[in-house]
Amino acid sequence: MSAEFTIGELGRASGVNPETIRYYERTGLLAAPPRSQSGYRRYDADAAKRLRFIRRGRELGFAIEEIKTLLQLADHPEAPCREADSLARAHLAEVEARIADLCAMREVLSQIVECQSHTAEHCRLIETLDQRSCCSPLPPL
Amino acid sequence: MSAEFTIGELGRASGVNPETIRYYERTGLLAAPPRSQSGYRRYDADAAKRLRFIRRGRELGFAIEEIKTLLQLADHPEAPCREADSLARAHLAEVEARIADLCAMREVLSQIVECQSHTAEHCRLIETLDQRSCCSPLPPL
DNA sequence: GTGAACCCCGTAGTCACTACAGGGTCAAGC
DNA sequence: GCTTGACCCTGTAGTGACTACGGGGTTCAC
Repeated sequence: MSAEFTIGELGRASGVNPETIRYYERTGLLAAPPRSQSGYRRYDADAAKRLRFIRRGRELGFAIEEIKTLLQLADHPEAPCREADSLARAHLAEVEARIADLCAMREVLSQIVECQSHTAEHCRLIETLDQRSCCSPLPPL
Repeated sequence: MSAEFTIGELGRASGVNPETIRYYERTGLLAAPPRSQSGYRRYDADAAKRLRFIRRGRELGFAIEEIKTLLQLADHPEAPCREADSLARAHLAEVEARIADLCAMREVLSQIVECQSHTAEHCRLIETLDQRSCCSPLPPL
């Protein structure tokens, strides 16, 4: 009934490379699929959907463990979505802080790029980065 | 004359943990400092400044190798403008691409965060991730 | 003079992949 | 029916940027 894919076909269909799919299986993010007689993995449309969900989550910067949580939430639609919401909220705050920092960096870099001088003007780069320790809500690395 | 720090003091002063400082030294990002008689690293204010620069750069998502380049750029304000300019220009383009990526993420995330539902059934996070290929201008992982 | 807090070095672990070695399978073309 | 090449398998090791740990030496306040 439902179409079957090899790992390579699944990879092309979902934009995830086969090595990564096997890695997701090893780490328990994606269930081990049934195998063909010769031991090849055989995926169905549901696995493809799940994998696209994972990929999208990773693109948005969620960690593997966070995606596991999200998948559990998606699997239990009767549960409250508070947890999913707070994950997204925390992540949004992080993304916004990063954008703010990068915008500051862009400003400095574009000043440097526009700089006509042949001398110490470039020092602004190091000075600015050095001074801008003020308002960073970023977690320590 | 100029104050001296141990690696731990430098760490506290710059927000970088001592293990990371030693790692930066191993990888050539931070010069090996002079040592005390007993072999302890002794840093000066300039090293602290440099390390804060590195930390900010990392927070902004630059790779170690990129930061090496940025440090060279900052260290040689007298270098021919042509060369320095193109380095800065390349980094600016990179920063702008990164900003664009993060802005796309922010948009999706902030839509998700407005979720009003009390159950995962209608939770936008899960819906959005499920609807895969909608609006992603993001590069493949 | 002793105990805690620091420092040294080297190695191994983390995360999320990615690559590689050394083999087996499958389908198409000759 | 045989070869060729693209695919699949497993297991292990490498990547980047740290972080932790083990086993030892040093410093300093009490």
